[in-house]
Amino acid sequence: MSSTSQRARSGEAGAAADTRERIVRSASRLFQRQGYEASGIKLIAREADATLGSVYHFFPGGKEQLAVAAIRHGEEEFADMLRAGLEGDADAARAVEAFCGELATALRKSDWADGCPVTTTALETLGRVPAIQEACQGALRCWQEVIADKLRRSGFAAEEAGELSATVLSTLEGAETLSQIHRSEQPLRAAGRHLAVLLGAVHAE
Amino acid sequence: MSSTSQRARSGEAGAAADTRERIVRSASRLFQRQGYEASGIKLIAREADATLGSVYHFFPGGKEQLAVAAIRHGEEEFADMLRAGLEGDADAARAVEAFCGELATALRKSDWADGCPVTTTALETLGRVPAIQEACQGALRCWQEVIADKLRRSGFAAEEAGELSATVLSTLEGAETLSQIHRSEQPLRAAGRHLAVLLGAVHAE
DNA sequence: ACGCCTCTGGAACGAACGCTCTAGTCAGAC
DNA sequence: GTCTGACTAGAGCGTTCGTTCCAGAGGCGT
Repeated sequence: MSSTSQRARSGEAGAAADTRERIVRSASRLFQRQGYEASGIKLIAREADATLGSVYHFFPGGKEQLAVAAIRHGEEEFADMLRAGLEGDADAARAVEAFCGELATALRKSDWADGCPVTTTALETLGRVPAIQEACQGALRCWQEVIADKLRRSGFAAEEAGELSATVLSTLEGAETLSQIHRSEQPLRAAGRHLAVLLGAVHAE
Repeated sequence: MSSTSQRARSGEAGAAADTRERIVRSASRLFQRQGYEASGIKLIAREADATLGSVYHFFPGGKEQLAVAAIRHGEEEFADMLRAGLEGDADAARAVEAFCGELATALRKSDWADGCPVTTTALETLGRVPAIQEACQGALRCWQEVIADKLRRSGFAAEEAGELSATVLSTLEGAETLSQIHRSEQPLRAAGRHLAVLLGAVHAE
């Protein structure tokens, strides 16, 4: 993962690697908040306290390569949040509902700005930038697998868990978008309740 | 260009209105496919067989005003599709599932390009262009009301229909996005099946 | 016939875009 | 010391952006 050997120094903790990560984090946050096209590389660099030279040093592939890195960063960040959130309750239905509540609270706290870290970029570049689309596919697959794993450990059959996890993720994504646009926790809260009902109904079969 | 004399030939009353509508349709389709920021006004005009002068004549408020008109156009278009699709079956659960199938087929036929006509633009401009955000809120509210109406006519209590319609729309939006990114009908098909289960479970209570 | 008004066509503007380029700084290897 | 390679800094490239502006074209009331 680390690029070279110059981070062996521990005192200042790899200034270069640190710059790279600041750039990725800045890009990820800007893409999440206002999308790919509206986030200029110069702005990304400024927000990361870096310069254009640094950006193109670490990402010679330009904005596209930076976007792929940013998507992957968002993938891991949200996967961690998802795993942690679903651990709270042994019952999958209650865990999913609780996670919707967490998502709603976090979204409101960011003034409805920090939604899904990949959806906006994914929709903007669909069918036009294959590398970005593949990164987004990977992120969604990762999150879906986290959900499917929780469902399986909660007693769902493997095949059923695979299909249900797709719908759970779809509903989470859609409800998050609706909550952002309406500036209201209601869509996410309703989604949580109804996903719990759905999981309960399927489980009872 | 033969466009100089086409008006004299047709002699129809709405020649100007026709240009305006071509511009709106072109804008709506481009915003739907590649978002607000990536769709330049010059490209919109070209695709509509219009000129910059025409665009700024009909939309002196510039790109923002054009976007609002495009969103409203998409709102009506999708509302019609939703109403027609839900009419197919008296039972709301089966109607919703069938509509998911229609959506999936249409999406595949467009090579996964023609998704929700407002989501991309909405996410890109969230919190930065109030007029566009309000138009998007209006579109979502309209579609949700179409769904809620179907649920009420299908025997759901008014309050329940209001909440359920939010989740149905969330799931539709999210599943459409997932289908586009994965280039697969599967997320939409699964969403349809599970929404039918959910509506059945709530109805049985 | 005339002027009036709506609508069209496109040149031009400043700003911002992604990106390239070169000069410079700095740490460690020799 | 000198060299080397990784990293920083930012001026500047060509292009495209949204927008403005104005000179016409066409239909219409008079």
